[in-house]
Amino acid sequence: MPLRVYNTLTQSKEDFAPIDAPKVGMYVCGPTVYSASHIGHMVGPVIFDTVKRYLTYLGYKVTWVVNITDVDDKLIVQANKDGTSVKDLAESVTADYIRCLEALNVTGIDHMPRATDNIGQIVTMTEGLVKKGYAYASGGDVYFDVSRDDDYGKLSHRDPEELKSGARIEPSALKKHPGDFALWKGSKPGEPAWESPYGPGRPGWHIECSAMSQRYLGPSFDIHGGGLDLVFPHHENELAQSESHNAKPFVKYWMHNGLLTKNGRKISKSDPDTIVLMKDLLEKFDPDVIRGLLLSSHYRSPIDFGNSRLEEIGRGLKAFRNLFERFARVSGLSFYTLAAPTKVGDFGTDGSDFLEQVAEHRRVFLDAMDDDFNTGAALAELYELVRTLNRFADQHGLEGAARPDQAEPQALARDQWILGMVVLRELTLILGLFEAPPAAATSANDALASELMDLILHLRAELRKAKNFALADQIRDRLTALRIVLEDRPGGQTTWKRD
RNA sequence: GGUGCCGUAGCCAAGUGGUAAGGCAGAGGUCUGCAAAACCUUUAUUCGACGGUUCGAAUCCGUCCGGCACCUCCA
Repeated sequence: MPLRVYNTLTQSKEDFAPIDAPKVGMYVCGPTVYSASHIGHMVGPVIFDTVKRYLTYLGYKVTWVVNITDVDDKLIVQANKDGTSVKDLAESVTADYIRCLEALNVTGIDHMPRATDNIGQIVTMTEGLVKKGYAYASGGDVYFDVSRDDDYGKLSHRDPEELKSGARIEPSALKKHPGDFALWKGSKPGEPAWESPYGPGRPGWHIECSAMSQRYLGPSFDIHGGGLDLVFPHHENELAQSESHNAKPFVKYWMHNGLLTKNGRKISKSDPDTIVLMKDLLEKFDPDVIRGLLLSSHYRSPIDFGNSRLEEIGRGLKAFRNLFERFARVSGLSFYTLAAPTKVGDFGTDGSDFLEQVAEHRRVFLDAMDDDFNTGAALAELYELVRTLNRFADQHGLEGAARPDQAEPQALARDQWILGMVVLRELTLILGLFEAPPAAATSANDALASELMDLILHLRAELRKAKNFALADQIRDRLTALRIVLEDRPGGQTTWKRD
């Protein structure tokens, strides 16, 4: 099944065929860095990181660009409020943003250009648009003239004439048409400013993306992503600028992710109650759980966000972590260092029913990803794969004490099981989940704790041997209260971990 | 007013013509000294409502009801 992608421009799913395969250029709008990252800022990065992972898995060579808007009216206002400079504010917020991306295992970004590092390209593009008659200078500003662009509105499926009647667009005596938007804004004294043929000023909001995407990906590229709220006006205007300037198609596939809501309300800067800071979230939750929530439904759907949702996802994902621990007990190997294929290929089942089932789960997973990156369905199939793996381990007693007389058949089953685990590794890596052990300590964090636990477990084993279950259970209960979970396994072994 | 999206079990959610994935929560069971983990069984005759098309509809069409987003800064 070929990969199909929903394109906002055509409002339909299309077969994915890059302009210059195997190369794929992908640009996703990043944040305006004037306040700390909240969960909403992470949706796009996590989704497009997963998109890049899957495209790479399919053999494409993806170049992914995320811009940082580090000059803007909001930064100026906030910096003044904080008594700091726009530059310092931008740097500290950008650092916070990058920390959050790393925490959520967003590893695929190749370039993160800052608007202020690209003023030259922005001015050049503005000049070009003026020369071609698509833009005009007015009172120190430069505006894009939407009436000169005959297909303006094609992305958001709007009629520019409707914009005139809608009184919600900022009216300005400087603009010819209410839909016209600034490419360049003349600066007031004390504001950050760069020289231009139109006087000192700073870029408008949309032009930086046109300039930077062109710099890194060329005038035409494959995927442009962002939140659904950016379709209009931001992406519409980017498209208008770039195509007017370059006289070439700008973007082949426009992908827009759904927005997060909290208790039914959109998470938005203008609604402070809805803001959930990443800083707070990362203190309370395993990053894989946060990533898991964002991938648990289709990327174009809205996700209603609440702590209870994260807890629910966390309880579900525990099954994976438990299986990885079981894997370590059975094989002595760490799931997190397991070498798995990084490119799609055939999976040989060698006539084994079990491996046949594994292959089927893998196929369903990949089909789901091929269908416009249906991570919700793909993740669901992973649960099925986990069940299949656990069932096989149960049936073949892989955890039972090894009996010399059945060493051979058990070794074969164990090898097949490991092959199944490799497939699970292969697929979780596509989603960017469980790449590393949980960040929070699940075992002893120092030698003393480790020795004390050994001691406690040893004494408890003696109590159980002596059938003193009351005391043995008391030890287990008291440890549970300390968030240390004991699991007595067949064969007399007891394992422990922090919850 | 214009443009788009959504309504599937107690909750979350996949499914766009062939007879309802998966997760959480709940119930019963296997294993266990008891737990935990794991596994098994079970929980929607039905997909907002009503019509229509079809051999067949959650899926297509129409109408209505309810919710949301964008049109203003937002990921």
